Order: sequence, then C-alpha cells, then structure tokens
Amino acid sequence: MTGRALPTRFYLQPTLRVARALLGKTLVHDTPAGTTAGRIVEVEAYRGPEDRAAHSYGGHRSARNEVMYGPPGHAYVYFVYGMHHCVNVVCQARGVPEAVLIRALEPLVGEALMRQRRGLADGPAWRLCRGPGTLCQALGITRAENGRDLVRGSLRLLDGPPVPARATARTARIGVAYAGAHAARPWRFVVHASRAVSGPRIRP
DNA sequence: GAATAGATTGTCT
DNA sequence: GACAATCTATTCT
Repeated sequence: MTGRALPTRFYLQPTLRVARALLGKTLVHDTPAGTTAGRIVEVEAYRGPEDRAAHSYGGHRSARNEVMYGPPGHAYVYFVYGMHHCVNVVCQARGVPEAVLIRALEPLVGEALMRQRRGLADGPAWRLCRGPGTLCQALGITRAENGRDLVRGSLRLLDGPPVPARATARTARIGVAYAGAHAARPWRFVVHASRAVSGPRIRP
C-alpha cells in the first residue's frame, strides 16, 4: 500500500483538531502475513492531565502510558479488559501526554487476512474493524506495536481526502462513565453514514 | 433494536 | 483485590 504519510507536524495541531482531521485518513499495517489497511471513520481525543478519562490524568506516568509522553506521531497501544488491544496516535510535543484513540475503520486492503484474524469467514466487511478492539485484531496490532513511528514504520498513517463537515458528527466518548463531568465532553468524532462506526447508528 | 451478562488479565492501590 | 478508553452471545421487545 502506497500513499503520502501524514507528516509529524500534523500531530502537533491541537489534539481535537487532529482527531477531527484523522477521519478519512488510512491506517496501514504491513506484516509477514500480508498488508491490511482501512479508512478511519471513528476516533476519540484524550487530553492530558486535566482529562479525567485519559490515562495521563493528573500527570500519571507509568510503564504502560510512557509512550504518551514521547514524540508525536507514534503509536500508543495498550491492553484492556483482559483480552483487547486499543491503538492511539500520540499528539503534541514530548512531555505533553495527549492522544487520539482510533475506534473504527472501513476495510480497504487485506479483507481476507482480516477475516482470518477475526475468525469471521462470513458476514459483512463493515463488521471487521468496528470498534477499537476488533480493528486491532483485524490489523494484527498488539503491544509489540507500542511506540512505533507512524510516519515511517510498518504501521503508518496515510493522508486521504478530507471528510466534509456535513458527513461527520461529534458525540460524547464511549466507555468512560467513570470520568464524571469529563465523560460528557463531545470528543468523539464519527463519519455518521458509515456502518463501521461502533455503537448505535447516529442520525445525520 | 435494546439491554444485559460473561469472558479474562494487566495495572494500580 | 478492584477494575478497565471492549466484544459477543443471548434474551428480551
């Protein structure tokens, strides 16, 4: 899969802007088993020490979230609920722990390999990367990918046509009820017409 | 279509 | 020992 990689400066824009701009871009993963790629249709922004829903809330820093404090344009991959991986894009300069969680993709390349990894021989393609855990499974993303450079590595983000504002929607983030008032912030961005978006369908 | 339960383990208190 | 930036199957309506 070829195409222009998003440059490092892309990830230095305000994190909410990066999240919105990631809609329509392409996430690619080259592995020995083959290449898989998809178009981003759902993301969430996580904003550093003041954001109670973020792993970096209160300036928390540990082996798990260390990559959030590293350079922009790198992958932060973590393991949740004892069985799923989630992939984020680190934003902002070193020392500023903000990131965008990639929550859903529309499959573009390697559908057969995605089906094999997901154990879904049948069914619609839009179910293959619907949700942050399933897209990591479909693309073969694990903690081995934590800290990878998304500008040059085998796991990377390519530019793509912008999605018009009327095709997008903003909502509260998913699965962060514990974050109190911060849970209501409209920091999730979706391409509302896409069936690959997780959760209930969103009205245009 | 919506609501709920169960799976399963790394991480932090 | 509690809980998590989740997913799927099942049981409703």
